[in-house]
Amino acid sequence: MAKQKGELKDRHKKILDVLERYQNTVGYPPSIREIGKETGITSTSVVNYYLNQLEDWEFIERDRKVSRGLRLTKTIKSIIDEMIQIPLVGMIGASEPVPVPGSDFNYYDPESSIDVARSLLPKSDQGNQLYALEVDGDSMIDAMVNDGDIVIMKYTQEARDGEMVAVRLTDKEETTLKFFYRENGHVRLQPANPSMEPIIIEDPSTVMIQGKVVLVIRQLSGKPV
Amino acid sequence: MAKQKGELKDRHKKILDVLERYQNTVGYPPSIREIGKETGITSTSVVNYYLNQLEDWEFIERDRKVSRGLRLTKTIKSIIDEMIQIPLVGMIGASEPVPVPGSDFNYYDPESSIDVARSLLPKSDQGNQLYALEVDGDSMIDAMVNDGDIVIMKYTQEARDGEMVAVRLTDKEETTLKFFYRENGHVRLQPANPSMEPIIIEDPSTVMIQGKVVLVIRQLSGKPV
DNA sequence: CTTGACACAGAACGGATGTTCTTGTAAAAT
DNA sequence: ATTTTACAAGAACATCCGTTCTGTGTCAAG
Repeated sequence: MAKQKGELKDRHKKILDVLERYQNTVGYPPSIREIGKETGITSTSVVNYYLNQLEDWEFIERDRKVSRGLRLTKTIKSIIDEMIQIPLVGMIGASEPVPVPGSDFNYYDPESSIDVARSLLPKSDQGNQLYALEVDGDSMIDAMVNDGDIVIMKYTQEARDGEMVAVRLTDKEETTLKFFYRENGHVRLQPANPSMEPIIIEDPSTVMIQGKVVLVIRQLSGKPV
Repeated sequence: MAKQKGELKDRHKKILDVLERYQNTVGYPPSIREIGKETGITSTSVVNYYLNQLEDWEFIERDRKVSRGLRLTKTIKSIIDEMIQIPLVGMIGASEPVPVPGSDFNYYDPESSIDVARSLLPKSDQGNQLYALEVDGDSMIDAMVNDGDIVIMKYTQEARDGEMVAVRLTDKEETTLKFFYRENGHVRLQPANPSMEPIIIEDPSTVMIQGKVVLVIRQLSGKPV
């Protein structure tokens, strides 16, 4: 879902982006040197190097010895269309507050981003208010979220009953993920783990909602559980 | 509707066809030499010669000095999609029978063909059963069809009431265009010109339907009426 | 008949473009 | 410490490819 085999790095993405933009705007594929100019790579051999990798991974097809003889694999082209890229802006843990992305982030600029299929997200959440956080530590286990998980958040300061939100309890200096319910004057924070007891907050003003959890991603790359 | 400025000849069409096919199948535009190979033109300068014309007429756009730097004009691309090419297989007159096209005609092979916008044809008639005839002589004036007009025919041997068909009266050795009606045992052939009297054929077996008229095209190129 | 426009072919030129080779750096592995 | 691997840059090379020039043949106009 997120990263690809052999790590799809920033330059690979830039190149794929250039390929698609060039084809759609100019009408024919770019040359190696033009790709270099667009992506900031000064050497033709380096562009060639990445193109070879992209070809190995079947992101593109190349006709060797042919000028501009390269094209996006159809499936990849559609995958790109179906993908939404979400910037990974930082960590979330028990103690630190939740970081919020700057309004101006470049599509390919962030040092790291998460690719998510649009179909995984509710349509109403597909705006650009999304950002991703990596979970640091075990403090979220009662929310069924492990250390290392990625949570996709939507920025909001309000929550409807039943939504999972990142809340900060100002009097406890603590940030957690909980299901949110507002009940006759107080707030109930319900852990995702049903075996755990809810927390009742008598004073709603001590509850700061820092975002709504849209998706949780756990990448199991063969590492022990 | 039919021909373009400066006469869009066979080679122009072939080249446009190659351009579109190449882009859709290979994924990038062809080179001049590849166009030559596809179209049977042996000289690069000749291909260049036609490409320049197509550029003048705004059928394509070219980026000079750039390999494969050519593309179909968007509008033209859509025009091609919206066009149907109908082979002009011969003449129709009073005396001769109506020629019928061979089943195998090549898209660009016929020495002449008529371009017709799909929107002008009923959807049900857009199959490949269509062919065009040029009207020879004044024998069709009672069908409001002049000498030199082009009639688009759909091959059929049966007709429904009210359709305009090409009929051959076997006992008169005569081919005409008439509206066709079948009425209690006999056939009524109604001229398009309302001031003319219908022809009643008592013996339907003498009426041979040779095709149904789908469209009549009259090209007024400034010549006197 | 001559002329000129047009269609066509072939060759030669030069710039554009993909490929490859050498060199270098830094991090990871041994 | 040494080797290996991944990444990067630049230059040199070999084609690919568009352009242009010369020449030929046809056909209609003058």
